[in-house]
Amino acid sequence: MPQSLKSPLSPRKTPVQVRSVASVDAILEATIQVLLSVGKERLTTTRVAQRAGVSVGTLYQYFPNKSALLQAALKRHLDEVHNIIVRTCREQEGQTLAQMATVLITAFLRAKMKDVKTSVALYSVSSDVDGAKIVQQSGIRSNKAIAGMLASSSDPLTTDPQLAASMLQGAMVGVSRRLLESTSPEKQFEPLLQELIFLACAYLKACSTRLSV
Amino acid sequence: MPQSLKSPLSPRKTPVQVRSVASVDAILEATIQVLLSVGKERLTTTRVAQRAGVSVGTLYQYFPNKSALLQAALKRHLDEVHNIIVRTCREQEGQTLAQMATVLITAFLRAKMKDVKTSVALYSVSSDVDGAKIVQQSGIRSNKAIAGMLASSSDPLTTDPQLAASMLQGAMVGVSRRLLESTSPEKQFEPLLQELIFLACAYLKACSTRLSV
DNA sequence: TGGTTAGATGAAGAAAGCTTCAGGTTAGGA
DNA sequence: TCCTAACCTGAAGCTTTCTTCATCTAACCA
Repeated sequence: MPQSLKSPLSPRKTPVQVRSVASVDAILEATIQVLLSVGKERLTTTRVAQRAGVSVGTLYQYFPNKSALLQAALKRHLDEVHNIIVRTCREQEGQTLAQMATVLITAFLRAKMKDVKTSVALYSVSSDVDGAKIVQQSGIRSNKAIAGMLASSSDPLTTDPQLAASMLQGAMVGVSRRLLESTSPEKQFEPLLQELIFLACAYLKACSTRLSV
Repeated sequence: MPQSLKSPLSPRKTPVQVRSVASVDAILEATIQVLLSVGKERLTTTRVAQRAGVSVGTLYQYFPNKSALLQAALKRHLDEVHNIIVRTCREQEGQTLAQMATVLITAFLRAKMKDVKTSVALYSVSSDVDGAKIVQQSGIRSNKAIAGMLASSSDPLTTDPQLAASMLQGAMVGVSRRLLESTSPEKQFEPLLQELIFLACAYLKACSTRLSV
């Protein structure tokens, strides 16, 4: 009974040895690299494997197909950004709304700017059917974190925290996308950052004085 | 000299007769339809032609390749939205900032909601290399229109109109994307619309009182 | 009505990429 | 040291889709 424990339809392995973990990581990195250099249209599994320094076969040992590969790369990036948001939100609990907005927006835009090209490259993945779902779920999780932070503020907030969080997210994501896709993100960064903070503060202030006097 | 005037490398025709105009239109419509039903990944030129009720050959008579077809469909949609923005901006010249924000945002979100699925379907096209450029250019044109409107306001605006316009656009696009990709856009529409207007008004008001007292 | 151009057709060539699998290599435990 | 399982390899099958072009039809004009 040699191949006893193998289930008939589980062709994809989970890395257990060190080298295989390294392979998976290299493949994911290479995916971004290829996305950057030739774009999603001309990204092929062979090319990714080449760039990763492994063979196609190895790639297919860990990713069932091309789509799953792209999704994994996207998920990885979004998780990083999400973690930054969560960490930032935790640190700001109990603060003023203005303080929250300033720190959150700064952290978010910085994270996106850290590797502009990666973010931009992944936009093409995020627009596919499955990619959109991943983005959406990540957005929902972040929304909860932001709403939780807002609710903990020392200022009174007369608006539904989730709604307010949606507004902040919408503005952040919208402006950051404008920034990333502009011709010179570096030059536009500071003014847009400052103005976005200004916008958020104005909004949150209005939120906290909406019904109270 | 039968084929005298034909330049050697101009295989694509421009519609001159009525039926061909109809064909081009049907093809463009069909492109959206196919995008909707099977997604960009499985969109094929043959499928589009079928849906349009013409043959593939006809399609290739007006679009040099698949990419150009998708771009044309995207451009068409963005132009519609842009025209709405421009028209709205013209109509609001000289008004108060709050009035401008209310009308502009309402018009924009309504336009996007008019056919939610089309907008969403085109996101996948807008993320391709060439699609991004088209989106960017459309955004720049809209930015000018909005900035012009803001500059004409009866209220004082102590902020660079283009910067303020970028903020509004960022927030509008960001929130609308959240809306369109949410699980039930119809239900979220009203609250998000109202809150977005509230945000914009708060921001613009702050802009007009920033340096003056 | 006849000639000329615009428009339409769709089978088939050609290219390209995804994915598999049979066989070789490496690592780690007994 | 030896054996087994994990891991890696990459040529090639298979499918899919883009795009062309030789041919046919419809519209317009003299």
